[in-house]
Amino acid sequence: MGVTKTDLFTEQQNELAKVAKVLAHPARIAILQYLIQSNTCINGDLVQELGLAQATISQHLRELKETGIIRGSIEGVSVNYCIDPIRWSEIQNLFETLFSGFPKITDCC
Amino acid sequence: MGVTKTDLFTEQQNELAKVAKVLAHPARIAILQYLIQSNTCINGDLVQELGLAQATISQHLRELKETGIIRGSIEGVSVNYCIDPIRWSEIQNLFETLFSGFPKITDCC
DNA sequence: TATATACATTGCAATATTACGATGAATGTT
DNA sequence: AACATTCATCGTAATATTGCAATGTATATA
Repeated sequence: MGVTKTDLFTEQQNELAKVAKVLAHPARIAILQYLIQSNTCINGDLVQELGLAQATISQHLRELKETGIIRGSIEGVSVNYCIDPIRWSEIQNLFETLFSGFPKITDCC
Repeated sequence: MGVTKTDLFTEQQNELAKVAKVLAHPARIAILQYLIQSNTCINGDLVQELGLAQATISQHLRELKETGIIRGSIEGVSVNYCIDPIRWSEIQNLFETLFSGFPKITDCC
């Protein structure tokens, strides 16, 4: 099938999975890291930086935008993309909640 | 194509993306949460718990195992799966490094 | 107005993922 | 030995993802 049965899972599980899927590509990780480092940027920079075609990068940016991780504001001909701080810490919390659920000390098996 | 150009990115970026991909399915999130909660379990439980076919769950378990997040030890007829604490905190660190790179205070744009 | 620049969108080909029935392998039970 | 139970693997169908050329759109500049 290739289609996920989301109705079997909780909203939190589906949400976390969806966010993880957006992070599940090195180009999107690279874009985020570049945004973090430069604190603002435009698509043109990324084509130079990443070595992927402009269309491909635009598509990755759209996915990041759709999850709300980044926002783009038109600046004349180019677009300034930057990380949404609210959404960023929201997502950070999602992962932290998952990871901190497991007590580091225990070793079963 | 459908094939990721991993050679364009750093090893860290590819690794993080790969781990994120494993977390990018609600069934695998649910499996991990169930493992965290019960601290040990077998496949049979999960079929009841998740409502997916046994073959499907076995496949998800394999993906989790391949990334090293969980380990399975044969226990007679059944298999005890549990989270690998070392790998777990390794992955936790990967995400923490990504998230903490962004200073919460700044708001650009 | 004509042209250049910076993205976004569309359409397509190649590959990956999801789900499951059927079957196989291993262990336990009668 | 015959059967049941538990899980893994194989094969397959449906859908999703990745990447890019081509094209579209909007703004700026000559």
